[in-house]
Amino acid sequence: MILSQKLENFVLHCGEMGSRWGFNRTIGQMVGLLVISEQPLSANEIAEALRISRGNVSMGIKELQSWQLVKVIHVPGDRKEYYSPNGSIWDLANKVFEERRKREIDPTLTLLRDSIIEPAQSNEEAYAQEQMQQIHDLLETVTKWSAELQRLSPEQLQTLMKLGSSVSKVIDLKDKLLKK
Amino acid sequence: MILSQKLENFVLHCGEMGSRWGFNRTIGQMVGLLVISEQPLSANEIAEALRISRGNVSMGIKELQSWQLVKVIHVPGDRKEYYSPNGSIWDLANKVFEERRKREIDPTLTLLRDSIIEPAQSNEEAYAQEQMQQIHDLLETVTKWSAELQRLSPEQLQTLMKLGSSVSKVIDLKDKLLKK
DNA sequence: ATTGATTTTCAAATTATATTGAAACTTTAA
DNA sequence: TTAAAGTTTCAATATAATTTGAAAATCAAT
Repeated sequence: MILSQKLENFVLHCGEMGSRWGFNRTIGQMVGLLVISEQPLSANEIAEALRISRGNVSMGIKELQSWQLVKVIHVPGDRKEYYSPNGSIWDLANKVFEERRKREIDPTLTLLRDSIIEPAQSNEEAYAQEQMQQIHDLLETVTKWSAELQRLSPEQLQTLMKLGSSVSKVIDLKDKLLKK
Repeated sequence: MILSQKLENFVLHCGEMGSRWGFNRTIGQMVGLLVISEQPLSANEIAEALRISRGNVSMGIKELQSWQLVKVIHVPGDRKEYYSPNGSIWDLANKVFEERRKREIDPTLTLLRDSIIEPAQSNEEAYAQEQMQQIHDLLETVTKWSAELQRLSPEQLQTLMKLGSSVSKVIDLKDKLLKK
């Protein structure tokens, strides 16, 4: 398993980006590699292609499974396990978002709610609570909104995004219609 | 400068989250601290509140300035510099998004375009390029869309987000109107 | 220009994170 | 049941990121 220059570049880039998306370099590379491989890959093939240890691959796969980003494939008559991305590019992106929401946004919302609910002990705290309320509202709006978007069919989503700046026109339109 | 338990909790939490948002723990804490402080803080106050070295604060401030997240305030008759968040919570969130787009999405789009444009050298590469095209399209759609949203007035944005589930109704509406 | 207050820099030390590889474990075919 | 093929685990190691603090640089008032 040896990658052409072009493919290697892509995989390395995924490594760099991987850390931004919530996992480490190696795991980013693994996702990149799996995504551009038409055939499912065995752990050994992954280790060879990325020049990392077998144990590292095993841990990476485990992590990716916890994110639901890979699926295991069994080939009849072959004892090895093969791995593939779990869904389309869109599915994968969605899963990453969803998982990050669970790991990052939700705990933050909980902390903010807990902090805001109990009365301020000082002017300092009162101001802090106002700010926390702002953050809370922002996070909640964004969360709800993204949940709504996920509920739309891909076609509806396409339509909506293609509306682009004319979204504002539609909003105005809606206002007028509702007033009647 | 000593924080109450509640405020300290919040600041520590910002530290945990900080790394998810593109900077390190200390810098996350600094943002948290500045956001809940009504008054601008001096570097020494920050160092004391977070129990970190003066040098660390200096580097953190520099980093936050490169993200445009803090502004410097000069108090007449005082030689120290004081720091405050650069805008509302909403402004800050926007700046983080914008900056991450520049640092992460844009370079990825460039790499993908470069890879896709030159002809595939093998079947392997052909498949990889199809996948890269998918990623490219997704990133581009999301980027354009978020640029559109940023162009809307805060009120329009509010309206749009509050539409919630009725977004799909608006889309349907638009379809019908266009057909006429 | 000098001084003292303040900020910045950066090499060294510390801390945190990722990786290896050998041993333990699991699985399956004979 | 055994043994070979495969996978996982985790202590030790290697690598990377963060933090400190003392020295250098900057700044502003005299």
